[in-house]
Amino acid sequence: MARKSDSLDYSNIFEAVEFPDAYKVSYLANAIVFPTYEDVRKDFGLVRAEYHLLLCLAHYSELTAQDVARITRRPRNSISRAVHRMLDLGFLKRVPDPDDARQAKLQITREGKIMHQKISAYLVDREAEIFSVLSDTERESFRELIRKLANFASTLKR
Amino acid sequence: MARKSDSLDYSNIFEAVEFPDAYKVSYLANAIVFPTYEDVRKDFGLVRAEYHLLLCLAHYSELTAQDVARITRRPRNSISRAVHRMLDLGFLKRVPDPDDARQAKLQITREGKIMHQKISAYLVDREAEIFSVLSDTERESFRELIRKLANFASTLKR
DNA sequence: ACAAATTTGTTCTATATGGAACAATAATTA
DNA sequence: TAATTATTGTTCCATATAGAACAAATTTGT
Repeated sequence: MARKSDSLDYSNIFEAVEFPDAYKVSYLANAIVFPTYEDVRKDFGLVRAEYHLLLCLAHYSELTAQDVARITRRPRNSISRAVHRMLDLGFLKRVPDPDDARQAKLQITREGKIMHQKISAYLVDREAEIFSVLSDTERESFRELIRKLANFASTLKR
Repeated sequence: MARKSDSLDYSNIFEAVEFPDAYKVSYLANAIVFPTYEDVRKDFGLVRAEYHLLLCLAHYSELTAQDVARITRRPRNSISRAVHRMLDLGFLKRVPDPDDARQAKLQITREGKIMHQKISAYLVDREAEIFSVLSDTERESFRELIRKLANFASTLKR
């Protein structure tokens, strides 16, 4: 028998909704980004903030917890919690800042780098899968446009 | 004094990361979509699943809870919870399906429509703000590309 | 120099969220 | 028809998450 999920075209809402572009960005995030965090949690045992720490510190050699919060736009307490777990797991090291006793500099360890590479490889594959529907020129266009949008978003107050 | 947040260019990570396009989609979602849900919650008192119910039923006259879960890619229990609250709030009505005792058809009420219009107006403004950085032709390109991506995402298994 | 304001990192708390299991019903298969 | 399988909506439970408040350190402004 034909199931309802076969007969009803659920993607009609994409065009019907009053804010179609924002809705689709949201949908794409819900369909792809969030499940990706979930996969990372299941496969690697790291929650979003923990993975964000690896990501940031793989590309900046030294950051404070606050830096990471700003880069990823996540609340400081989430990062704080994640820092402790990542220290325990041996993926990060922390050295107090001699010039400012409030903060500490974070660095990624060798083990952290290895974990980062594993997760990155997974996400690179995932990215390729997602964007496989676009042609090369479309992909290039999208790259330009999403760059503009992301850069703009990064200027917005929190 | 120059604050660190002024001196450090946090957007460098956009180009450094191994999966730059997926990362920026994720960033855009984190920077814009998620705070939007939060605004809707604060300003209108509805959580994501509740607002999703209004959205779906404003555009499809009759849906089951399962339909809404499929359209929005959210777990059924979240929708179930939301349905009860929306019934209490008078934004939805529910009639048992005479042909299938397992399910019930949901409809939006007049009050629900009014609430939907208020939220939509807010989100339309938000969309305009987000995409104001793009020119008209860029906006049109982005519309095409995100449509392709969202349609593709809608075909992915859950 | 001193008071006020800001910043960092933290803990506490409340809540939104999703997975798992479940009963009731319907559909499929033998 | 009988038995197995699938589907719907629900409750229970565990957890990720964000807001608020806080102490300590630093910076700002008078």
